Amino acid sequence: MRVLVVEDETLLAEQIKNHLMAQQFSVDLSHDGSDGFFKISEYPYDLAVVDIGLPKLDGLSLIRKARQQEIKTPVIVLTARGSWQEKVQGLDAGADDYLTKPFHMEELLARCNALIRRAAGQPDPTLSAGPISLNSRTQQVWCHGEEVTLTAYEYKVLEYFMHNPTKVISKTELTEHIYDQDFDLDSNVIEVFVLRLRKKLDPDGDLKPIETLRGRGYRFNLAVGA
Amino acid sequence: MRVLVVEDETLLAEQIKNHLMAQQFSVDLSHDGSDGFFKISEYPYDLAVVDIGLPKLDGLSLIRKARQQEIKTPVIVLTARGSWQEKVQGLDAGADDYLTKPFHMEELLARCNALIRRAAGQPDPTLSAGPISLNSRTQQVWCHGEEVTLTAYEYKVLEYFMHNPTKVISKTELTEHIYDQDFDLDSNVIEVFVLRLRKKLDPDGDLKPIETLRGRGYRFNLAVGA
DNA sequence: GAAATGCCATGCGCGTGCTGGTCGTTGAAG
DNA sequence: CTTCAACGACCAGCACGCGCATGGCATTTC
Repeated sequence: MRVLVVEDETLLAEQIKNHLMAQQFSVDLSHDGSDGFFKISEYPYDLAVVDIGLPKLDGLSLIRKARQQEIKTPVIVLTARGSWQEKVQGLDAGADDYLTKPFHMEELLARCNALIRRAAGQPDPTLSAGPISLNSRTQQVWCHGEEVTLTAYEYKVLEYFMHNPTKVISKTELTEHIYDQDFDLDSNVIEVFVLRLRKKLDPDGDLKPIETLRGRGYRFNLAVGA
Repeated sequence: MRVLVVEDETLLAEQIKNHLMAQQFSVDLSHDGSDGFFKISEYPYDLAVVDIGLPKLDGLSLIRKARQQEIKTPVIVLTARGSWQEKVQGLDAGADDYLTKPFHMEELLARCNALIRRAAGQPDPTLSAGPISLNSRTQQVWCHGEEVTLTAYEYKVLEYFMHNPTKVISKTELTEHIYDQDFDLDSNVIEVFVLRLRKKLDPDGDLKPIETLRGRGYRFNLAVGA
């Protein structure tokens, strides 16, 4: 799956790129509208993420021009918060979905996946790993057949772990994934959530699904299947 | 399933066509009203999507003429944003549903499927979940056998819940499906409607059909059957 | 004009996420 | 092998924000 990201704020662009790549997408970046338009007409991307406020050629015009050329790549536009005109204009221009800034990375990933799924079939939303299973549609989690109630953040952390089994995940990576752009890096929140997760999922302490790697991060060690 | 799309903006028409075809529909396009009328009287389509603003013969007249000739093909009309009267006129003329532009493709697909399902001979389109049952044709709702009168928006919310049982539904998602396009994201309307629904459906508070998931949204937890 | 409906503003209570702290463990240096 | 520093586990209290609840206003409907 190949994704084009057209965003002039390089910091945000890099962040988006990293997260999409973590989900096994190949990502191309473009920092202004005319370059973005060139790229989107050049290659049949599976998806494009386009900011509205862009130098040289604004996002709306980019999309309009692309649609005029019968480029059917699904597009998500990023709009400023509160101005609903932008969303409407975006959809009018031919975008498939929108997201208002600032957004949670998670939200962007969810919408990307939704759009890509729309083109293909629908996968089974339940993951299981050992005695733990997770349904991303209902956001329910079971352990040994019993439902475990997690809070919003606990759930996010677990979902990220189960989507990246056996991978070493730094606390920074988790933080960036879970929070929107402005977050505090020197805090032990992640440790607390991991602690609570371990307690809820493995109260006896004999399963040890989440391993600690000192100075590096965590690793979810159970084999995950559909 | 064969669908006729009557839309003069070729870009939009192509987009609709692509999405419908992705859902295994056969799609015919028509770019003006008189051609559309010719086609709809010629072949027994399972569904027609008709723009109101059309050259040669406008959408309303198209539908009226078709209905006069006892053509019963279900019709969804596409109206311009904000022009309030158009919806009413459309339904008056004999359309079965409407959608204001611009819209999410998903929404159009959902409504197409709903209309086709309805026409496909569900003589009694009622959903039931526990003691709650809902008739989507008459828009009546019963609880414990007694009819409950809901307002328009209360009904929409309940219907969406019952069409997506056990799924976590964020307030944003609800808002997007319930309002046409012009909505305010920072408002507590959804909370108010959910509150009223709960009061009407479950005054004693022992059923708890709608669960709150803090920071995530709501979940309708009753098993829904036909 | 009265009743109903949708929407907004406000206050309140509680759960959740975050903080600061101590204790335990690990690994590297002497 | 011992010592020590650094990192993470764990705890518990706090406070902020979310969602609930209510009353009131505006607009629509009969």
